Amino acid sequence: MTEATGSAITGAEALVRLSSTVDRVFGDVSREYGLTPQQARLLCILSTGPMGMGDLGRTLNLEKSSLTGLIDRVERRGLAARERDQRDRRACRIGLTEEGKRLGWAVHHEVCGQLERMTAVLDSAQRSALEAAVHRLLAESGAATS
Amino acid sequence: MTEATGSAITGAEALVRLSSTVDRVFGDVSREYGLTPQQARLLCILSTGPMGMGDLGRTLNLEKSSLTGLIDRVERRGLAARERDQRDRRACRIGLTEEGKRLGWAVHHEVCGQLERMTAVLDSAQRSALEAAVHRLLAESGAATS
DNA sequence: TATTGTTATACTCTATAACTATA
DNA sequence: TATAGTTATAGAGTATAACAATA
Repeated sequence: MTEATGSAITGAEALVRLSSTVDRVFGDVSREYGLTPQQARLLCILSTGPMGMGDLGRTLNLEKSSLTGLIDRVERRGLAARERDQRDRRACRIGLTEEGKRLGWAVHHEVCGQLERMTAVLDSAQRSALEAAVHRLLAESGAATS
Repeated sequence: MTEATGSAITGAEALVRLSSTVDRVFGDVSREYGLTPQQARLLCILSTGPMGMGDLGRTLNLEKSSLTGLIDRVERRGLAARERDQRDRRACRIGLTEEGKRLGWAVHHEVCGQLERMTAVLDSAQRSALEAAVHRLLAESGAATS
């Protein structure tokens, strides 16, 4: 996503670079807490409450078998637990354990803290412009809730 | 990174969501071209010319052994090639083959195209504000060249 | 029959530690 | 000794296809 001329990069390229930066922060923080980025992402999403596999797969953009494996691993580590849905006994809901909640909250807090410190270089007009633009983008692109 | 109340999200959360969206676009486009996201990322970075393993590892934020494996796989697929550095014969430089250049360019072009179309929902003031904020962020955070 | 989730299988991605070759 | 890169190993992440259980 670099470009050769040395002149200004496009808006799209800027978004890609920004995304790399965020991914790096998220990855580093996850590691600090002994989690892989995927596991941390899962915990952050489940922080707001239990979810079914279907929603979770759509949110994480994962095939169902990939999600099965991810849940297996966090469950084995005592961070989440499957619970059978009583109305539809094929389905299940995934909820966090106390330790899972603690870690999910900690990662979220630390990631947001680091990113807020990054955005501190923006003046308040720039920051609101960024937030407004992102809101607009997410609203229009049917962004998933994560 | 969801939030429960339905009210406005913070700037940091906006960045995280934006990053997820970009990652999804990048991943989907990579797949279209038969590449993994990591391979596509590598090809995009090498599009501007050959690089040494050291720089590449720092840019991709990978341990050297992880990079060895990634290069092995793209080399096996005929997309890149190692070339021994004549001045320091321990080192090598990685360059793209014609097919690698073609794919790297194609992914870059398609990703940027999709992102530009997404940002088309913004009016021009919002778009410039977003770009200005992102530029400012990248400038201050010592962003890597990818 | 259709849907939810798991199992089987095969790769890819990643890190740590030990190693080789060159400087 | 120090550095650039590889090899060995182990585990995590992912997808496809086939399957089981429930609807």
